[in-house]
Amino acid sequence: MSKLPRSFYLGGDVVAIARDLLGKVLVTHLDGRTTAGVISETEAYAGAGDRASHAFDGRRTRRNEVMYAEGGTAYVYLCYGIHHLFNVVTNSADIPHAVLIRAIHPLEGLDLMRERRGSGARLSTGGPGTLTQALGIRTAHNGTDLTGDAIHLEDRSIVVPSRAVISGPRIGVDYAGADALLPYRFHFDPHLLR
DNA sequence: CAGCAGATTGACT
DNA sequence: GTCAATCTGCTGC
Repeated sequence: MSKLPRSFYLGGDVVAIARDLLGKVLVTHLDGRTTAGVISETEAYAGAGDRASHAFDGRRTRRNEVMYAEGGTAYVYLCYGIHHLFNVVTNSADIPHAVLIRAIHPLEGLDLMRERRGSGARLSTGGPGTLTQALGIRTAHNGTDLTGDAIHLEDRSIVVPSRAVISGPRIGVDYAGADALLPYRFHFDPHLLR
């Protein structure tokens, strides 16, 4: 198991990076406690030319400012006023590419994940808002350096075969016109991991 | 400054 | 299937 280096995040093809993130392991190390899961669903957001992106047409606000940071930075924002969504910023500084992590398969710290999700709740990490809750990721972590310890990604040599990868249009971006149809979403059935 | 819609989820009819 | 929860940013008065 090795932490993904800065160079992984600096590539120019955010769609290819979104595909490559399938099978990588997202790890959080918060308050001395560790939780981790295999990334099983991602979406690419391709910068200023992408109508579905917060950074479309060069938009720059307090919320999305960190999208313009160098690749390997966490972009965490609040969706619908409730859900914390976690993105991996990619490419060089000032190019606002990002990959939204939409689902993980739990690997480590399952009890803590259940605790964070709340008593009575069955452990679910199959949505962009539920996985951040399980991993303890909040808007306070916006701007976190992903080559550091608190939040990072690892390559544990989990291979997701091409034939297992399903690509298709992104979820919930109907407002984006033709860009809503781009096949920028990638996922696979985590069941294949067992 | 009011109104509205959004990269969503879970509870309820 | 419907709907509330409730923060950010955009549009229009």
